[in-house]
Amino acid sequence: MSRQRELADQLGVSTATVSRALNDKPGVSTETRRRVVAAAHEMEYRPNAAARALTTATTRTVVFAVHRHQFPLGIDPFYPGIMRGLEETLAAEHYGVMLLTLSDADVQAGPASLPVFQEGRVDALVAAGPDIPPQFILAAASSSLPVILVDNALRETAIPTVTSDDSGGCRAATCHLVDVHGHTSIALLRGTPGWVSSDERAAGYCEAMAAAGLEPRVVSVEGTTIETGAEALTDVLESWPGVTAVVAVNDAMAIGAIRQARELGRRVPEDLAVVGFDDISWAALSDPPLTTVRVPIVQIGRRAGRVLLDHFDEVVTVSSRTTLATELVVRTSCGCAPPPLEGVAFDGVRQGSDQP
Amino acid sequence: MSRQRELADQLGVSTATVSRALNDKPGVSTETRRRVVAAAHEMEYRPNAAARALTTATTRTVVFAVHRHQFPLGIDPFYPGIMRGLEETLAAEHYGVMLLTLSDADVQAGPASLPVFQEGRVDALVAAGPDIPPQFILAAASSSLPVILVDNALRETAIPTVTSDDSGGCRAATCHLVDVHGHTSIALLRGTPGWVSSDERAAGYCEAMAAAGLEPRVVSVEGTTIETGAEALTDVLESWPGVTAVVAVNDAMAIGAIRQARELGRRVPEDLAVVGFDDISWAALSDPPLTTVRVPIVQIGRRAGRVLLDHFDEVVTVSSRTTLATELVVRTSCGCAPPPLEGVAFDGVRQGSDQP
DNA sequence: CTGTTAGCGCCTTCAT
DNA sequence: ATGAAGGCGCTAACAG
Repeated sequence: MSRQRELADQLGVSTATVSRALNDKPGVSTETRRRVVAAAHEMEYRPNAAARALTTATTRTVVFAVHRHQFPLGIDPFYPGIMRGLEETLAAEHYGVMLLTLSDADVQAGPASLPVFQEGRVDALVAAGPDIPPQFILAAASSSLPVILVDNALRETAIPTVTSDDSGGCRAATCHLVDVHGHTSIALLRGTPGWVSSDERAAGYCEAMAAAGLEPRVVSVEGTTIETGAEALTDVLESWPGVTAVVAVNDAMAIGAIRQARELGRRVPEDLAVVGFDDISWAALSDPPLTTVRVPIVQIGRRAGRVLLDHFDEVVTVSSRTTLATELVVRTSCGCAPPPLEGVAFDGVRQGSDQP
Repeated sequence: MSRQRELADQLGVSTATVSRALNDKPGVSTETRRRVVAAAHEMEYRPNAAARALTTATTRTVVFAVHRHQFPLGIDPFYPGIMRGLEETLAAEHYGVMLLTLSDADVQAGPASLPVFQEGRVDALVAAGPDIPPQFILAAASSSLPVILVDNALRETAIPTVTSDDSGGCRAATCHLVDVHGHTSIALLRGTPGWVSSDERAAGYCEAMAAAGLEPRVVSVEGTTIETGAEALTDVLESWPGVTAVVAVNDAMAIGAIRQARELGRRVPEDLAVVGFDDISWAALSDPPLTTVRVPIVQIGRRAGRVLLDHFDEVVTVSSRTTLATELVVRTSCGCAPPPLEGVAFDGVRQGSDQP
């Protein structure tokens, strides 16, 4: 690993010139710059990260923070997927991504209590998920650390945000039930209120219902799991026996609802149409294959990376809120007919195929 | 953020003394040390990571590398789980974990081509998964970068390794089929040969069969997905109609096998017993609930973290190969009766429960 | 036991 | 357009 000094000696110039040339700073003749760049390439010169960080107070490292309860667990690697997208785009510019899983105690204590911030190891914070409290985020933001939110948002702040079109997706799903299948008695199974994506999805459902001149019926439960999906479905059926379709705010709840519906003697989709949200790997594999709304997981991460890169490039941005399109994936749980051939594509299996 | 200089001035000592006191180096009186530590705590002093890295040529950062195709995708967050365990234990000692997803091109070009290594940003490499080629690993190891392997191993090297007891787990699964259910015609559905965990699992199966005086029958297919599981099952049934039980090297294949068995008119477990491996989230939810072998995912990461920490503490180790215990999780796809009450515990759902 | 000195490798004024 | 010099914050060698 050659040093800047060696490069300079080799070329008979000063290290200052080398530095300027390599960092695209003014004050170097075109010819000199060319020679330096060529020699750097030739000698495989790479700037030492620590030295650069010390002088520039810039680490070229970003931290991806997520609540520990959310990170790798469960039915689908949602946050890992975002992290991968982030890493992909950042790595291309020689930025690194560190993982930070937050315990409840960490979240309470705030960012100032975490070594990674205290020691100045990162240039920015990507906070993922709705369960990192505003207090934590605001504390980080006000400490002059660039912050960007993914799968979360904070009203009344200028914190950049990348989310997916939750309301649009849920609107599309609801409309599909109304327009294609003619349902008029459609309930929403929602989980924990207050989580941005959950709220948005609920809003989309309500909009679609209103547009169709139908009365919305929302059942809230605590949590968005298979169990709570089953629980919510039981509630709906009890309070509204005439219901013919349900929209769940995520696939886990949808799957729970389907199981419970059958348990209670309803066929899906014949007696009850069900649609989910997220398009987790199992959606295609469930019985019946789940109609759901696909969230562009990896793309959320990529976009967050781009926003950060722009920020580091000092592209001045007044505000930045990105909403990525979701897509209705029609399978059969809504009542649509299965595709003619080949059946389900078993994609997204571990050690299996790639993702776009 | 106060600096070492301020601390020293405050106490009327030199920065050298502060450094020594805070780093537990000899040459400081107990009393002075106490005062320094107290003042550091008081003034919330935190050493600057870049400065320390520059002087010590040590970053307190570890990189977790995994093939991009493997990272977040698919049915179960296996590698993200390992990464989380790693982060947990490393973060406790103020070490950071960076994610590095390797493209095919990266893997070809080798570690020397990656900025993260060239720029000296990390102290060690955790290489995860069997699809990082030996060439890559050996190149990294021979460049004086500490390397540790998880879910992989290299024969004939002294590279530290953390794996799970794949052979033992598969032996236990096979024995269960023999001893509890009395099967004598048991086939193994295996995927890509050459992958360590796959090979080990196959070995465990063969051992168990040999011990029972039965003849092993192994069907290999390319890949370990639901589709290849189905494919493998078709092969088995064709070549060996008398088969009464199959062991799959992972849960995805097991699930594919179950689907295919039904497709071909066999009931599971009545006509064909099936057991899987990994205990992914969906194992408990599949129909019938899958008997499988649980791999301690997060613990693998934690253990890898411990090994690294020991290494950084200069605990001299001649060799280090850790095998974590696996556990047979008996559900019903093997022919065992379902538990009396409550049915399946729907654990491990996204946004759901935690993991031990 | 403690202080002084000298870098680690790079970027950045300030001269030239 | 280029070079010399200084310093980022910390640790390590050498004196006292």
